[in-house]
Amino acid sequence: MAAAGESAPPTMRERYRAQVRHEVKQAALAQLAQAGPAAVSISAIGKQLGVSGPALYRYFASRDELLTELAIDAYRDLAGALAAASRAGQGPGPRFAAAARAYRSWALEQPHRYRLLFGPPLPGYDAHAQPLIDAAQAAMNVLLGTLGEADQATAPPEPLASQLASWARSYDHLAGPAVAMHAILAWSRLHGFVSLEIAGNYASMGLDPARLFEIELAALGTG
Amino acid sequence: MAAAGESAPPTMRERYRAQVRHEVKQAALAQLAQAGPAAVSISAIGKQLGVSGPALYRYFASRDELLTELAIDAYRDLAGALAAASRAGQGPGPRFAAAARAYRSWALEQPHRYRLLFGPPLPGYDAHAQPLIDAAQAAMNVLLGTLGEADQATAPPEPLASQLASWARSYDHLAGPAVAMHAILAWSRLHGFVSLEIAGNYASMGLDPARLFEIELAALGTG
DNA sequence: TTGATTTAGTTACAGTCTATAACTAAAATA
DNA sequence: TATTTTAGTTATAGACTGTAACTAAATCAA
Repeated sequence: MAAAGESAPPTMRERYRAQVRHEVKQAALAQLAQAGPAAVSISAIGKQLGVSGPALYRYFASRDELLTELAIDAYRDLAGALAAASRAGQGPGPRFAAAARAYRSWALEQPHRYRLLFGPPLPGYDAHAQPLIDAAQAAMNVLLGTLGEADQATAPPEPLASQLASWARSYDHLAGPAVAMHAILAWSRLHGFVSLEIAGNYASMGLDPARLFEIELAALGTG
Repeated sequence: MAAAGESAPPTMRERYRAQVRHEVKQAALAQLAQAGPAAVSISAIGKQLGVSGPALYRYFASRDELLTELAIDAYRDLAGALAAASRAGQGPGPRFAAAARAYRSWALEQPHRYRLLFGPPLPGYDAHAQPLIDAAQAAMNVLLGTLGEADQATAPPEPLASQLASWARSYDHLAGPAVAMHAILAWSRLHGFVSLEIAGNYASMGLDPARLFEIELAALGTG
């Protein structure tokens, strides 16, 4: 039993495993998109891949592990989208605006995945698994990054200021407390807006969400 | 088969039915609180009430109907809490602040119920059932009401302005578009803040949510 | 190339659930 | 008191997760 290769080239079997895992995730994503997280079923995925249900337990320890991996992938994907958008923006203000719009777009394009990330913790899966938290932080850091330069926010009052400072420090961001707070509140508002939009609340009021969003975004810049 | 009494005094049986339905809901609420909406199980409730599972289908057509009723009750309860808080406030500004704080408190005290209302639509249950929508609107109207007087928001640009006006009209609120928009965005921000707080995001950053909330609330007043 | 070993898949099963059907017993009603 | 309604029962179908025991195929070492 040679020490499991970290750097060794993948064997045929490893590639096969990776392939199957990928296909399983794809099938799971499709189910997620169609009927929400609760409908992701190991059995059904097996059927779809032409294999018995229990076979998939060779690849994922449990349904929850599968969902957790979907969530981690989604965080990575979201972080990537935010980073790309913020790179495209010219100057601090526009960079943040671009990231915020990208946040919304990502959520609208794949509402099920957004809900997987920010919706209620699901049936059994552990929303506090370390890899999940790390992935979430990574995504958050991108947002924080876009604000790092833009900010002209007012300084938070004391107990908060040091909490914010120590939080920013622990994720090696150079941002001061004011920036950190602005970033966090920006995230909070973005999440609020987007999750109501995804749930269809604006549409059911006959409102145009895109325009509403631009207004909220403007407030974010100055607020 | 006498026409089912709408106004007739409730018979013994009707009272009994109401009682059982109430007990079922209580048991369901307890499960909800402990393990989330996905864990609400007809079977388990039956066991807890000392009755077989299928017996409960005399009282609720399906698990989804039960969840929907829980949601409607929750909306009513939330609306009540908001109304009480806003009545207590003296003057427009404080009234809105009181309602906003009540919104947060309600959510923190019963996070599971809050998630039932505003989390992802669950497995099967129809988030667009009419009674549910009505209940949601009623709660929303309370918030709108508290803002009706307070507002000094800027007027929204055109396509939105008329959408907002017609929305406000259709729920016989006298509020103009500026007030309506302010109310909606306030709700959006409240929801964002509260749902991140419930999910433990602020706590996991070492931040004091109560203080953060007060800052966001202040921004809401002026933003 | 052959033989031992690992691994991918199988079926069978235990145990959870929702929901329906067929039936019994009790309560309300005429 | 006789009839009808209703609350409950058990049995069952059909879905799911996850484990166990087993088979067959691929890999690896000699």
